[in-house]
Amino acid sequence: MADRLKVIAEPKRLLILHLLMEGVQCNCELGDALQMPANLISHHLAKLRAAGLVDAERDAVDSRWVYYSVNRTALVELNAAFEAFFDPARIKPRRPTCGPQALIVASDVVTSK
Amino acid sequence: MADRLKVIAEPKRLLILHLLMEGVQCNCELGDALQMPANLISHHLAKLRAAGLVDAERDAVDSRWVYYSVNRTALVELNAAFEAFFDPARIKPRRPTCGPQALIVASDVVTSK
DNA sequence: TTTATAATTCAATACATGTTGAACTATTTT
DNA sequence: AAAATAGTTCAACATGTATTGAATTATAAA
Repeated sequence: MADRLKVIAEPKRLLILHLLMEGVQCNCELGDALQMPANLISHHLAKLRAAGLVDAERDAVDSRWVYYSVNRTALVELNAAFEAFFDPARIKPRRPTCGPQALIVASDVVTSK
Repeated sequence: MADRLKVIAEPKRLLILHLLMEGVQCNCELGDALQMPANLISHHLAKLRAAGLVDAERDAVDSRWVYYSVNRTALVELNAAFEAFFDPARIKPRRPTCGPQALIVASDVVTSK
């Protein structure tokens, strides 16, 4: 979970992901939009690909060009995992096991209040 | 968005958040559970508090003790923001503006296909 | 009043990683 | 065959931040 979050917790990568969702695709276009050198885009795209969030596909006519796209399945899975972990309903009430509160609770048990 | 994600993208902080959701509360208890020194726990808790995800409250009887808890409102808001940004429905179809594909699309427009 | 406790703050270090520039690969064009 | 293009890979550097240990604060107990 932390690994996946780290990948998307980087500002530039978030922007790249955003642009990919908007339909932007190739390295050069991302570079123009984000004012970043191509090699840096490559670096971030590699991380996004390693995380399975982004797919790459070469052009059928001119294979020098690579088109990137967001992996919809991975995004769905990410959403599910995030929602499961950060679900507010998971918050349990206080369970004092140390400090003065723990003693009070313990005495309640003893006196059967 | 990236700032908030960075805070929760740290493994130890994720664990702390998890334990807080389970009802664990004070620094010492977290330290025992995670095998970490108290000052490090403090450091991570400070980041979580700065992000508004965690609240702190001193014991009424013995104010040396501090009880931490997850801010439910912040968690709800975080969930909403995450879902909005990473919503798979946001993924738009390809919009080729460079590369051979762009030329093909352009010629389609010209020939009114 | 002295000692112990819970927690924080501070300075220094270690480590991870984003950034930079150059070299490199593969393909297409001239 | 040579030059150009899209993209990647590599090594060095810069930066942020988690970690460590010691010092500090504030309160409670002896």
